[in-house]
Amino acid sequence: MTKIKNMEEFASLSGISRPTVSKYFHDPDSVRPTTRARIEEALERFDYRPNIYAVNQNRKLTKNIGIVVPYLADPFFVEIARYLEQSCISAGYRPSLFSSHGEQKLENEILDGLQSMKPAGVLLAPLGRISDRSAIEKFCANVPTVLFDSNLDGLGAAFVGSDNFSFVSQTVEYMTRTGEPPSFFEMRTPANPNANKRRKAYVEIMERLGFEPHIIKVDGKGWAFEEIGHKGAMKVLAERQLRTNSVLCSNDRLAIGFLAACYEQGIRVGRKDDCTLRVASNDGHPFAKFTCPSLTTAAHDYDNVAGRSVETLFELIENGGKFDSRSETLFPARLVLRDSA
Amino acid sequence: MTKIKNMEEFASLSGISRPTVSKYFHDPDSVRPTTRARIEEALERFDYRPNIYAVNQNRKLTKNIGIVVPYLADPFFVEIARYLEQSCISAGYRPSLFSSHGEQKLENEILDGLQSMKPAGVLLAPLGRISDRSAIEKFCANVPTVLFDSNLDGLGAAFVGSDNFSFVSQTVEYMTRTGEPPSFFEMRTPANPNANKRRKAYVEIMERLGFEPHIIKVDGKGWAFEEIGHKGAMKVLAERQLRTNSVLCSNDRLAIGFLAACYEQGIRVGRKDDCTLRVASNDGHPFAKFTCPSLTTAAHDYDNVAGRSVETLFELIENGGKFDSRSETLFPARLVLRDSA
DNA sequence: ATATTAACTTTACGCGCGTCAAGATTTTTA
DNA sequence: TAAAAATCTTGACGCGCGTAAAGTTAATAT
Repeated sequence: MTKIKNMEEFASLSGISRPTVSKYFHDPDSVRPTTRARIEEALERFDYRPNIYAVNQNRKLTKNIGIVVPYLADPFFVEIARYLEQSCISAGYRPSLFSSHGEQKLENEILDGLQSMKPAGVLLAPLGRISDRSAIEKFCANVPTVLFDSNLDGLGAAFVGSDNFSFVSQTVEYMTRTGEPPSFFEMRTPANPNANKRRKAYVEIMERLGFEPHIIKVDGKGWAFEEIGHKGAMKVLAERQLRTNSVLCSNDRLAIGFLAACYEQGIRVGRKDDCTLRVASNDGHPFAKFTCPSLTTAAHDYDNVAGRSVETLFELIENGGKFDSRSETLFPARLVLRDSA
Repeated sequence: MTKIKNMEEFASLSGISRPTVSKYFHDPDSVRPTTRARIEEALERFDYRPNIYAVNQNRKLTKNIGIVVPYLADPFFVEIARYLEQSCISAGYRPSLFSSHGEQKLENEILDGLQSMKPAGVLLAPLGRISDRSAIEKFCANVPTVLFDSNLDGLGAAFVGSDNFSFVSQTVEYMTRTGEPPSFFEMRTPANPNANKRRKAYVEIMERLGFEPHIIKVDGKGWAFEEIGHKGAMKVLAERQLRTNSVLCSNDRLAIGFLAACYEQGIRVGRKDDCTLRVASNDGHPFAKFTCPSLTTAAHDYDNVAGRSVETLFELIENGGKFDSRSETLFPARLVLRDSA
């Protein structure tokens, strides 16, 4: 098996002209079945593939797709990313995964590097509050971008995410119906815009149900939500800030910290008779099944959010990178009942 | 601010010849300070950067570095990956992160795609037992590769990882000294070669200490370790397979499942008087702090493993992609005492 | 000041592939 | 079976940049 230098050499070895071979690699169906067979036969005998750099050099757009998430240490984003990657590959694209790791500087650098990759499109889950809005705006002007998970008003050609109202309405309604109305446990300055929408939804639903909203804000910044939830919960429990036996955490990672604190304080969480507290949450974190007790949570519709995101991006790409109007697609949550509430 | 097409145009705008500008981008220190200043001045006025595809087309090797991990949903690998990425960027490389998601097919595809990227080097944490050894061997013959975390005998130019013996000796010794000798809880067919080394270390240390090793193997395949640990623990607890009040889990993710099962069964875990079981583990998983109870574990020396991995890769690259002999660097674990044992 | 060296400019070629035009060949249609 | 259509081959140019050679200018050494 000889090493093949370039398409010229491969073409002559396969007995097909180079322009036709080039055409084949661009779209195997664009050549006659017989010639396709001859090329693929040669492809099996020799180990050749086009130089991706030469291929992409002249193309206005490549077959690359960028996937950017704010924080890969959160398994939620890994799940989504995995699905997105797979979908891109199936559609013949080359996905590249990036994590902003919670830092604005990194998010900007990633977008910067992405631009020079001339990607066909980008799936971006922005950091949110701490995103550099103008940087993202500039990026979106140059690259077909679909935002997901976290919406930034007006940015990107479209947004696909979850309906935060649906999360909170289900959890609050459930907790209230089967027990007492929950307090809302969240970070004082949430990194993610979804958090704000969840708080607003909580207030609205509580009022609608005739209860007084009770929001507990805990300090802490960054993306170490478990730690923040844990510390905050220790304080909340010590100072007896809870008004009822119910708590709704803004997200699962906070809840993981909250439950750890409860355990340490000897507070039994759940709906059994010997329990003094019920804790529910939002997101459907992969680990929520293994907390103690297992966590009742309103789960993202992962599959639909991820699926619709890529679909939208593909439409966007086929549409030349522009939509007439910016669409926002929201999927409702699925309430997962476990032991914690 | 005009859009600049190519280096030619940028060169004339900056008043420097194109070859010199090219030299500058290759290494800013290779040009005279005065010309460097003029170029960088122009760089601020105009928004130009070399076309990465044209740049890489002729280069035998690019400035790309591939980082491949077996399973990104495990925050352990995310932590490492983050460190590796940062180190590569600091050294002027462009890292690309890939996850095999526990699948051999994907690992092969990733390596396949990586080859056509002509990377300067690759940091590979292989799947382990289910890796396609011949595929990786072939890959390593073409690309300078440093293996980390999971060793495959003889593959790659070097290996950097953790000393599994050190993990288990510390946990077993600690548990035995402060209580009863532990049983060893693991998967029947572990995906990762580290698991086998840990089992062997357990047997050796137990015998050295004069105790009879007791290994509990639980069924389950894939990378859903928490689920497997949970199911396995339920069975173990129901059938009272434990001989002492001590369990050492092969890794933290199994332990997370084990602790969840204990909680459900009402078994109090820890070293307090009212506890009937002690559970320890290995890895230093980021979530180990938030299990109930918090998990005593022998932690990877993340920083050193990651740091040494990139250092080794850089040496390898500077050395032309080949080492005289394959080195294996192992870092000892750090015992983290928490509440579970 | 002159010789030496370092850095720069100009000119030009090559990389591997996309793509176009013109002509030859094959396949399809009537 | 001939004409029309589709596909192929041949030949050639261009993309943006790396890089080499030869000559020029600037910095450093003597």
